[in-house]
Amino acid sequence: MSNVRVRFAPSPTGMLHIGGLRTALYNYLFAKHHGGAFVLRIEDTDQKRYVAEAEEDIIKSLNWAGMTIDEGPGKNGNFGPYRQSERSEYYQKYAAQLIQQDQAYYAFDTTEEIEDMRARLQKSGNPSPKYDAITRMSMKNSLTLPADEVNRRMESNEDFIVRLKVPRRETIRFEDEIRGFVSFESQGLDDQVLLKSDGLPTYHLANVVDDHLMEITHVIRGEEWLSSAPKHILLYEYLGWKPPKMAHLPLIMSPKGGKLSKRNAEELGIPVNVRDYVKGHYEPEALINFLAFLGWSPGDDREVFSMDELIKEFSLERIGKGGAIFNHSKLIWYNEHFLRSIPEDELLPRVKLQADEAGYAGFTDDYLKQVILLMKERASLLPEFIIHGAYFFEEPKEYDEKTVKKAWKENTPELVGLFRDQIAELDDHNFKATEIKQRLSAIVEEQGIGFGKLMQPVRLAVTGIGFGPDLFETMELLGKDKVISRLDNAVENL
RNA sequence: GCCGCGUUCGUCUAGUGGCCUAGGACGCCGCCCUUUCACGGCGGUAGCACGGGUUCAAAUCCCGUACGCGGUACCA
Repeated sequence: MSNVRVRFAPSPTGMLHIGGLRTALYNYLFAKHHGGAFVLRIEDTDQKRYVAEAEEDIIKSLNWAGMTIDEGPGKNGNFGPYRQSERSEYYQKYAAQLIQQDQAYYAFDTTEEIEDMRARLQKSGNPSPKYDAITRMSMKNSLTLPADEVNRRMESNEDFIVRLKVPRRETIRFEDEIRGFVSFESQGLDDQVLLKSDGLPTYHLANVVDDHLMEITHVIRGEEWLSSAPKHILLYEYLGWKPPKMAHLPLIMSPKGGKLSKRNAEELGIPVNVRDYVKGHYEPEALINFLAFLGWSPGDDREVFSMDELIKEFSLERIGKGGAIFNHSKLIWYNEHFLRSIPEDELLPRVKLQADEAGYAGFTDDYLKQVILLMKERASLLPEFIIHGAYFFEEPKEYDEKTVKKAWKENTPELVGLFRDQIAELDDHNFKATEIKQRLSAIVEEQGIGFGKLMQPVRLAVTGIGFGPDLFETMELLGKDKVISRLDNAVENL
């Protein structure tokens, strides 16, 4: 396939959503797989819901995730401008053409009048009243009003909209790349608004005009668009254009049911905005890999892919049809996986930043690197190096209750004291894991007790909690002074 | 309600009529490793929504039912 061009066309009504990122990803993978172009188009035709910061957030999020756009706002290709608010002339032009062809018309009805019509029809037994081939003839529009009145209304700047003249009975059939042939009866469609009274186009018109003008070959979008696809097909037909291939992606669902929305996701502690994943220090590769597998699979048992591998393997045919529930724990698994594959040197600056933010200053790179080495197998998310390893940076502020109960017995202070005195005799340069362990073992043997009887209390005293990396390595890294003082503190306070 | 789309372990999925007594991964459980926790290794748990066809043979094809989801705006 050559000259593939796809677009990601978000509406800047808020921060980029995780579902939007997946749509972008599938578009990106498809484009790159075919050596085609990935276009970003900003669909800012809804003035009421417009959010100024959204566009920047979208671009930043895409970049963070490793997707670079080939064309878009700030990256002009030959098909700009890439914001729909800057393309008004095109929509006006093609709306006018449709009117001239008698495939669209002006309408002057107020919202109340339309509501009245619906209410009236509903009362008389029509369960789903529409502004359609039948009802349009009893409304105020350029099909029912005399020409001079239409002109008068337009000239006196009265509000008007342009509606698509949907045929009364026609079967609209098209082939979806994921679902196969889908067909709709035009009876079920209403006379879609094409141009709103503010002069801006609705999604349907803008989308069709732009996809054509931008020479988009494949429209890959969420399943929520499937029902409006027939309207788009009609528009392509009337405008005399060949429709692009269409692929409607299965939706990402909430574990609670329904499509994953801001509300039902946040209730479950699932971050919804890409920005939240950035702030939460997720690895972009993990999110991408996870998202790619939400609705797609390579067909074999491989699970971990880089972006390049995804590009190589991706195909529309391998996308599933059913909605996929967002599985947070699998994402975490991916994150752990990628986190562990990052070399210490690369992790260092990032962990350092985390330490700084937590107010842990004055630690050398060498020290930090040791912490990373010790903590790496234990962290799921980057911030956990610091959160779960706080004792590498400060004295334990408190002691974990459960562990205290389990490990700190009556004779413990005495044992810990014994251990303290033993290691106090070690020179600074001899304060090594093996040496420390030897001392502890000696006491355990001498006292005839289990290893854990002493090790657990020491761990508790030094770290405040009952789990963590090798205790002796930890103590070596902490250094003699800190260890001794923590041991003393614990004996005194527990 | 109407229109459309879906439905394989709890979850993501493999499966395109015989290779399926349905494979992998996450989760969960157990064992091993480790005198902690994790990592790692090994093993276990659990699924073709239901009912009819078609066929020598159906998770796979057809019809129906149920359930889920989407749409039904001068929002995208």
